[in-house]
Amino acid sequence: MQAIDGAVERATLPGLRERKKRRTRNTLTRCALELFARQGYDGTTVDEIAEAADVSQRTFFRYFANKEEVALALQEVEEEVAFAALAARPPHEPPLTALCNAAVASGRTVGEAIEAVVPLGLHLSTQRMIESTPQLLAARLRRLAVLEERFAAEIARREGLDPAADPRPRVLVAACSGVLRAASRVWGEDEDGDLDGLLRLITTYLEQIGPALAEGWRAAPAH
Amino acid sequence: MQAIDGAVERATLPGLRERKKRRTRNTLTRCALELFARQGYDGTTVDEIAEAADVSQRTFFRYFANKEEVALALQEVEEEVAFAALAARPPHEPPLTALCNAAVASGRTVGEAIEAVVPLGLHLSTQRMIESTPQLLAARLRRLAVLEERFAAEIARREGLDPAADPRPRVLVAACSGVLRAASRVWGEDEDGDLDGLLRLITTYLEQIGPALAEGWRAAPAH
DNA sequence: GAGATTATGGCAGTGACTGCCAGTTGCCCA
DNA sequence: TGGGCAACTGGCAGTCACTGCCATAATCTC
Repeated sequence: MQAIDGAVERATLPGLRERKKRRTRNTLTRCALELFARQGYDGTTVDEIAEAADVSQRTFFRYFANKEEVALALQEVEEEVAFAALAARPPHEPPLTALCNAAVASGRTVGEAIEAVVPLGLHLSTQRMIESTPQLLAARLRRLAVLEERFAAEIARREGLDPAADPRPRVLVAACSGVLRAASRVWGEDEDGDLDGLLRLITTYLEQIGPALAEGWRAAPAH
Repeated sequence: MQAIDGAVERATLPGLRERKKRRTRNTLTRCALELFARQGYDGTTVDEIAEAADVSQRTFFRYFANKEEVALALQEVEEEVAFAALAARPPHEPPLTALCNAAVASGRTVGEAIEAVVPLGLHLSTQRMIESTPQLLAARLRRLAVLEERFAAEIARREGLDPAADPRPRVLVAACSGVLRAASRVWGEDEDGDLDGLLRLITTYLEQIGPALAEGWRAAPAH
């Protein structure tokens, strides 16, 4: 019996309990993001989310430590995809090259992981909401800081360095992440949904790191 | 009478009301930081802070929008000092140079501005608390993001650039601020109070930005 | 010194979040 | 296949951050 079921479903390794939990979590996420989009983050109570997902408030807090966390649930997915993309770069690539390629690669694959939970349009409006809600922006920046450390550690590992002694991995990651954030914020302001546009913007921004450190900007304009 | 008082006190331009407000605010800050240091951030309620400062809880929230804000009150002072230091750099200095010099200069002057409110030792322990309390770290990172934008705008102004069109100011500031944060975190972990040590660490870290972007780390070690 | 401003205190109310206990459900093994 | 075990859930009471409202008291202005 189990063998047959396992053949039909993809990776039914986790039991019923596990699947149910994942389903509840996704339902909570979807309900929360829809409510946030419709009536704002502060205008939505946890009770409403729980009711929409047909669970008790107490259960909501067993899935998410706080209200912020459900708003950032998909950002966590993005982070994992991005880190996996870096880990997958061949070891011979220099650090900066590996980071750039990982950024482009994860930008192309992250879509379907998101779509498994909510439509992409809803995710985009959530990102705008995060950027404009102080509490959420703060929580997001902290997550990114943690992610940066993971990236720096991975870079150090690739290059065989001691991450505590050599500041270059952190320095490089800090510079790149700052650039990525600047690019994605500029992109998120006006355009809507043009993924290739974002990737192009990121690439041109990354190319500006070198010139930005040089002296005499006025003599040698950006482009 | 007022003329005599004014001669004794430095800049008594603001009236009694204004001075009283500043004093209440400083008292609240000092009481809060002392309580935080003694019993932790989460272990301290707003009521306790208000009682220690001898005001009502309602009044506390008229001085600080939330509990985080009082914990970060001195960080705000630091931010203003740092920005003023950049604004004071002569216009002929190239951007990166101006940023480095501003960092060093503000590091040397920020001490007394802090001492006017709480002893430096208390401020140091507060910084460690911020770094280790997720909620506070998040709020701090958001403040820094706002500050970065101000820095980028100022750099763009100095160089006569359109900050919306040219990404270099943001890129440069993002890189430097990432480096500063990494340096001050490393410094805050072990040492205690050696300000010159911090300034030296920051300088060496800033010098690593160039090498970090280069290829072939393994061939050309950090130092 | 009277009247306009502004700061303060107290209070009731909302909403996020937690600990606790009881009831239910999926899991595993004899 | 049934029964014991562990994990999941609901409900409730309680704490704490934070807000709106109104009355009172302190400054300021003329």
